[in-house]
Amino acid sequence: MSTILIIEDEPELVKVLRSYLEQAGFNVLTAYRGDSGLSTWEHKHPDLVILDLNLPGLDGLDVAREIRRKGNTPIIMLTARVEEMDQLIGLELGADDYIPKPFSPRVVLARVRALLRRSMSSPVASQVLRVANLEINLDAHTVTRADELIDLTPTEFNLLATLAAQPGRAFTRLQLLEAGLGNAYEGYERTIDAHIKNLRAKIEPDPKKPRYIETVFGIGYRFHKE
Amino acid sequence: MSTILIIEDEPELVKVLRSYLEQAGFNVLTAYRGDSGLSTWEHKHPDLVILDLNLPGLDGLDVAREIRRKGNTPIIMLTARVEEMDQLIGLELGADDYIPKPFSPRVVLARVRALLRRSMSSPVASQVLRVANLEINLDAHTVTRADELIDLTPTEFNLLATLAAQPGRAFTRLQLLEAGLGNAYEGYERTIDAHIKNLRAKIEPDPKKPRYIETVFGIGYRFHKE
DNA sequence: GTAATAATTTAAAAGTATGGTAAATCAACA
DNA sequence: TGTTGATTTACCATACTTTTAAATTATTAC
Repeated sequence: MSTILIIEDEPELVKVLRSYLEQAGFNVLTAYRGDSGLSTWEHKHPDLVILDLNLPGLDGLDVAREIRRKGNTPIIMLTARVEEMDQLIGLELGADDYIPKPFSPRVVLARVRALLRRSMSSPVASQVLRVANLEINLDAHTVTRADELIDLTPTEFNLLATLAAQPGRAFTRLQLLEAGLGNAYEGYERTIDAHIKNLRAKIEPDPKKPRYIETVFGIGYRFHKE
Repeated sequence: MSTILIIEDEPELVKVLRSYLEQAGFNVLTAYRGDSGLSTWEHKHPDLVILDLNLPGLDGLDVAREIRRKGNTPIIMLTARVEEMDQLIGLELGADDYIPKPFSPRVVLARVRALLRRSMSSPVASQVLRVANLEINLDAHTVTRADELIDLTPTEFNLLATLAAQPGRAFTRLQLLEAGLGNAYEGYERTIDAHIKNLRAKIEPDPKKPRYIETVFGIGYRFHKE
């Protein structure tokens, strides 16, 4: 089931849209401010965003830009008038569709479905972990920090993916051996230490003072949470 | 500059749309019947199709299905009424957007731009991939570097197209066997290595130090990003 | 503060994956 | 059917990764 985030400050409108979308079987998240909407987007990874242009906190344009910079969630932009919409389209700001107010909820639903169908069928329906400023793409087997591709060995990648999938959770070396290397019950636990060291050298700004991969003395390691 | 094919039997409407789109800098092709529209599509490879639902010759639904079967050109469907549109959307017939009549040409232009922007940035929609200074034409099955035509075998071409469609993404040999050769789960993974070697010999300035096709040790290969 | 224990670093050995050469097989076409 | 070019396979040298072990440094608990 798809999740849709509505970022809109008019409560009455949100109410109508929400009920219409939920009726149609969607999961609905809401935010009434641009900044909080962006934060919700970052934490919940909705499948689509319905975004009002005029928002308190952070302007809709800026929210759209930020979402585009960090990801490619489809965006439907709600605009006050048709003329406004035309201007926006000139701006190339990256929303995927525009709906001028006033609109019927049915139109919104139709566009949502059309957009989702397209983005779902796209080949890059990727499983992406975003933690700290790291982006870990499980399909593409890539890790990027600030758009820089970081080269990891298969083992390093597996370890990072395991740890980052559950930030804050401590893993024992045995668990990491199993999850990351697939060979529990054999081999030397300290092997993990060596890999962690190499990983840190590649992803930590200062490997001597790790920020992402923390040591849990007597247990193992964990990925830093928030 | 993008080319747009309008398949619509009402001459007055075509006239208005054409002038509006041409004003906006698009190339416009037209057809007044479903069957001739389809044939135009096949020969001219437009970047987007605006398609009326009710057409003489061949119904708009069938035209859309046929275009979807043979390609993935974005389609905007024009429908007589809002209710009709809602029904259609339920049909999942594969149009990318729907506009109910009556509509303002401005709305059409806005949707055309929105759709084109998306399909341009999407890796599969475009028939021509441009990465680095390579140009990969999926229709013509040709690859050129700095206007030099490079001769590739079918397998080499498929591999290159697969890799280049998503720069930065790592593909396993199995994925490449499937995507590029169409025969997963049989045959020897190392076959890919041989093809990659041959490919590199043809497209890399210095095959010993590949710039385009990078190896991802332990995984497979990826096309260089940026 | 010190002893005991754990983590990190280093370096080298052991293990795997890849690249290049070349030969065998296969497919298309005259 | 013979010829050509494409594809697949085999093999070995090389490059890269993983594991191990030992030395060093840090942390904990008394």
